[in-house]
Amino acid sequence: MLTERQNEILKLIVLEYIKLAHPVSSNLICDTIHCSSATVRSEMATLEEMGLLEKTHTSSGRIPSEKGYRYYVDHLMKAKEITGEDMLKLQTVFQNQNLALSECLTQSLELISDMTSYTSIVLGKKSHENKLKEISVVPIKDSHMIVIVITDQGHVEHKDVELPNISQEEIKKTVSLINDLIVGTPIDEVSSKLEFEIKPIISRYVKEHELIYNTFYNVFRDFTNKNINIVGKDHILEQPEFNSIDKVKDLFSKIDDKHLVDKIESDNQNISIYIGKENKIDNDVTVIQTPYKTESEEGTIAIVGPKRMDYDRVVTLLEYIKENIEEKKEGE
Amino acid sequence: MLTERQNEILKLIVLEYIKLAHPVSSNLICDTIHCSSATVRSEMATLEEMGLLEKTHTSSGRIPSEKGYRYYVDHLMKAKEITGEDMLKLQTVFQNQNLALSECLTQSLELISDMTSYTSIVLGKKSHENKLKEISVVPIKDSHMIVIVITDQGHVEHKDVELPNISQEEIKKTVSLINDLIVGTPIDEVSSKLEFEIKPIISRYVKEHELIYNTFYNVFRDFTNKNINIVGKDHILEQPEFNSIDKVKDLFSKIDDKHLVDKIESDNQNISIYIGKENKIDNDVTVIQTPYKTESEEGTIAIVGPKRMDYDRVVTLLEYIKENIEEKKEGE
DNA sequence: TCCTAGCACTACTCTTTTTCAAGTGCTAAC
DNA sequence: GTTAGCACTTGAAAAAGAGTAGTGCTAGGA
Repeated sequence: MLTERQNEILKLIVLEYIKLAHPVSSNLICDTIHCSSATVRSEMATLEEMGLLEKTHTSSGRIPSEKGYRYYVDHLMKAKEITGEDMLKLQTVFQNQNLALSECLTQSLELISDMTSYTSIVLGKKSHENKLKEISVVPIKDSHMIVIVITDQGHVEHKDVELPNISQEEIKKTVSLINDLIVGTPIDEVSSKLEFEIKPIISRYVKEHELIYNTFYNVFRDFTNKNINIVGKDHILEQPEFNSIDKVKDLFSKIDDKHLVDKIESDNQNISIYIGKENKIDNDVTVIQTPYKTESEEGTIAIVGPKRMDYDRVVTLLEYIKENIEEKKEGE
Repeated sequence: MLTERQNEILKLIVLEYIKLAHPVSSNLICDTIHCSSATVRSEMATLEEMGLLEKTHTSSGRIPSEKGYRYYVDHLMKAKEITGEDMLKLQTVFQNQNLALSECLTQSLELISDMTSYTSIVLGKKSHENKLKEISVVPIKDSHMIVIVITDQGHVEHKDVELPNISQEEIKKTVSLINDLIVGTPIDEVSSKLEFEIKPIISRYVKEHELIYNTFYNVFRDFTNKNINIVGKDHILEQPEFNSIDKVKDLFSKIDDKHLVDKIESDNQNISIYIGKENKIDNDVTVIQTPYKTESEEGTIAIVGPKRMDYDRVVTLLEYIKENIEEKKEGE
């Protein structure tokens, strides 16, 4: 366990380094601590021995180690109120009644990215609570038509399909079958229901059932997929720790990685913080993330920034967003 | 007018510089020209005097000036066949019958961006030939509902709206009015028709007409907007001319500029090439662009890369894409 | 026992110097 | 007109030097 003063010093170093991105010297903080720089130095040395601080070279100031950040986050950071300025900006998004929920989410994260210069990632997934409300097919020209799928939570998706040499009649039959038999089914169960309830029927009554079945199967398969939204990636260029093209390229490619989805699975219901090696994206970043869940959608919001990240602010912002997103639907 | 040999030398320098990104020395090309380096040097000197070549410093090799590139493009470049490899990759996209046209376009440009490491921009606009086919409103919960707009060319857009304290009855009235009166109208004239034909009627028969009218007005206003799609921006990081964070940041911000749309208006019906100062985006890039037009959409495709760009290849690729995009619809 | 002033020492950053090689321009001869 | 030869220029990379921010350690004082 650390002494009161050691806590204080560690905290100051973390905060100062977050602000200035330069190693913190004993001189800089001895005033605040009310003792001499020599005293601070010896405390720093013990903190370094414990693995909470690091030096960039023998005679440099100290920077927090990953363990140091972790200690800060676990013991020294306390919940803060969101600042008036931050709140004001976000409110304009949440109070806009015309905005759909997903729009709200994207826009507020865009704001956060702009405000903090970190990158935001929204991993969304249609909730299990989305049930199929209606599908309709609009013929456009020749064999070209559009399938529109609507869920009871208000998700709409449409897809262009080509169904050459198939009569409108056959398609209508299938559509009304689907509307009669699987409306009300949770959206991620539709595919299997389609297979076991619709396929047998149309294969008896509908010509070219193979083609028609496959088409609808594809439409629903795409619908249930997870979607991922990356916002403010370019702000990485503003972070001093990513001051070389190669580092930027490397991080960009990690963020655009197809498997990014798997790398930000949340393991609990609250905000979690993954510092450096603790996260699966990149050793040089910190990921702060939280799951969210609304009536129509659930997913994860993640903020990616340098380890020298403004932990307090990001946590407060995420809390604020999570709260507002989850309340919005109920509110109206 | 240049001599045959001067043409040859200029061409070699352009091609060599495009390939290697290093100033080209007299030694490098004297073999191909079948004369001594000294001869080449004196030719280079005259080409420089004419403003077609430049030096980065007194004793460096030559690089093409903007005028040099321009001369190359106008006089030395000849139409090439698309290479088998390039074509093979693109074919997989165009031959996928399930892909909608806009999907096709995006995917093929993604391919091109990956293949060339340049950035692609698609500026699309719903064509005048898009006529309103049908709108429908799906109520979701309480005051939350979804408006779906479909054109006869198969464009679908949907929008979440909140219409608090309005009866379904009133909304249905408005929708059927719209469907009766303005179906068949070109999509970009819908807004004005809405104002002059629908507004007067609903203001007499519908309660809360103000709110309802505004809602639909917004839906259509957003529908007619141009849309812009930027693909492969990150490849800029691979270009040696953008080897500093500041340069990248600068170009990124120019590409993400809200007014980018206005900067790539095409002035003729074919492929045009804007080198350096000739384009409105950035003095250090070249923009190769072409308008395209299909039944349902028209717009511009632009490729943005360093001035040291593989002109031949990009032109061939763009030609191939334009052709295939414009043919695709008719084909099936 | 804890704190602090003082001082030697270290390693980074910034600037200057040196070295090296790649290329040019010019000249004189073919 | 072409070319070999050579002096000259310049940048890029390595080496050397000056300056400085900051440390660790020691010894004396509360």
